[in-house]
Amino acid sequence: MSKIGLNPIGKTVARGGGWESLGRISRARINCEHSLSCGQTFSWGKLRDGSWVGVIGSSAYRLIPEPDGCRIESLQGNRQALLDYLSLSRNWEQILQELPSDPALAAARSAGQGLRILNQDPWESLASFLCSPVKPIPEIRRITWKLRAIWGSSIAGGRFFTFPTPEALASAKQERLLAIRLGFRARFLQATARHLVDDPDFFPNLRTQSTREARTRLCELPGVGEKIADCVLLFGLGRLDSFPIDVWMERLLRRLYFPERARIPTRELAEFALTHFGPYGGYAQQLLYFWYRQTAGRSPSRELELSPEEEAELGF
DNA sequence: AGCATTCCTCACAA
DNA sequence: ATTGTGAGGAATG
Repeated sequence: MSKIGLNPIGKTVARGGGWESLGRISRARINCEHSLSCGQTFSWGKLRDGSWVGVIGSSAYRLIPEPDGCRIESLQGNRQALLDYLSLSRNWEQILQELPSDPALAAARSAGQGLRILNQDPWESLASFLCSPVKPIPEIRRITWKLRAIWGSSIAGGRFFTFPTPEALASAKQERLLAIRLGFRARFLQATARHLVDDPDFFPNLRTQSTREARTRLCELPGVGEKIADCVLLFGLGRLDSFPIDVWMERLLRRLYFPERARIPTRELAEFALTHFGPYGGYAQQLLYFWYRQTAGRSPSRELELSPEEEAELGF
């Protein structure tokens, strides 16, 4: 890329809106495609050229696949923040060794090589998953990006936006939330945002609590049940011992782990998952979810492709 | 035995 | 592709 000048903090900027190069990441450390399309985040979109764009905090990043890894570019970002987000310092090999070996998980492990659980912001995870009930992934992605564009703030004066604060969503006009097709989710999202405005220590307090305790607190929020609570624990609070069960995971567990017992109650499935997969069960859940959707004919990464109009709007 | 309470499951709406 | 609610039935004390 060619340099055209210096931005206010003295870094070189590139043609095409100020994207700055931040080096590269090797394939051995993470498979970005797997990690961004396994259902844990809605903050990333795939461009036609195969690269991924997304926002972390108040910076935008672009990950451009190369044969043995990917190249990083950013708008107002820094390399370390991205590496922290990608959770590269966790010992994933060790975690894999702690997981049980059963045929389904073995298949999932080989399909999901390099998949990593990201370190996402808990509020962003919570708000995003409150948008998710009975919506397909592409639509959840579009809705959360609209939340950003309407109630977030612009990054570098461009078309990428921070995730809106609880305050911003708490004071949003219900009518505008409904206009982005949130439906019944609007009321829960806003009510939960208001809880967090009233209790700013909510997430800091959860960090010191046990997973079970934190789960109970999360389930007290309007619109948050066990599934969403588990997603926030796993994706936003790094609790690898939580195991979210949605309709896909329920089908998978029934078909692959209890093929002979059609009438096993959902509650027993959840208990089984916790004990069978153990303290890193959440990682097993992501591997299984990613693999099962693939084998069920979904293409997780294709579901996150941006439309040509969206790409144009972002300047690509 | 009858009764109150709790727990679970299912169906349905948003 | 989730939660909240209420009806109805089984288990508990």
